[in-house]
Amino acid sequence: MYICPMYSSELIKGTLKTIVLNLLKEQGKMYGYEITQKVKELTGGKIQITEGALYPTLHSLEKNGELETEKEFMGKRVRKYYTLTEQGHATTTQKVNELTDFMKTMKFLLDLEPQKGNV
Amino acid sequence: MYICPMYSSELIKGTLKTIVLNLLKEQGKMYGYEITQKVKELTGGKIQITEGALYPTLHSLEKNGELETEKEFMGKRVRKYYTLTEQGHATTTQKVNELTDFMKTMKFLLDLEPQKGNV
DNA sequence: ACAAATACATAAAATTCTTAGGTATTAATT
DNA sequence: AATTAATACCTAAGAATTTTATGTATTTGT
Repeated sequence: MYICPMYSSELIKGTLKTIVLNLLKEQGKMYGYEITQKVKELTGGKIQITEGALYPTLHSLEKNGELETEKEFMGKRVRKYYTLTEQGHATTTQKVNELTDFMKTMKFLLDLEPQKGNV
Repeated sequence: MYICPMYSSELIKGTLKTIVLNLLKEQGKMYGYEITQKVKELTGGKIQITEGALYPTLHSLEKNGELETEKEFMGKRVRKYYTLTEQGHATTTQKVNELTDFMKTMKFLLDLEPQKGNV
């Protein structure tokens, strides 16, 4: 059984949007920092989203109409909560389906001939 | 059942090296154009590796000692065959294991149940 | 003869992420 | 009480990788 401390960054590329969208669909409403912590927690630290990657992605998704925001103040500290728009829900479904399909294809590609000492 | 004609390009990002390395491990020896056709064939056209992406990747893998080449002439046309080095074999095993693990983690992330009754 | 497929290659532009900062508030530790 | 760590937002330069757009040349199919 292969154990990986953290995935090489290139693997995360291309799945960040899908991860964020799906998480928002599951949790309903989240703020940026919460997303990084939740993903880290759910994956046992194997996927750690950096803020430098997350915030531009969130802004891009909002600009594109997939997300909308509302600010909440906890004392003096502000939190910017993100929720899926109707369009965002549709996009999420599509992207999750696509990724699921892609992973099936990849599994097929990788399983063509079994690796030695690996299951 | 979701049917996808071709995956959005962002999904391929980060898996290209692994796909190429694993294919070379299975097939033993291949040339660039053959790789693009084989992947297209095996995935029913869902993954189409462009030559602009493939050749720089092959050159990079060779430069890094994962692959070695030999030229073969079919008449006047040249084919550049790539094979895994010993190091390339090790890298392939590691990368395939990592990707397999990553997909397991992604499947877990995507299969989490929504908090509210939205589907 | 011409078009399509085979087979290599590179380079500008676009995209996306990493790295490296910056600001400020709140909680925990010394 | 002072310092550090954690929370919470943000941006920008640079790196890495891919797309798009070419280019050259040979071989096959019509």
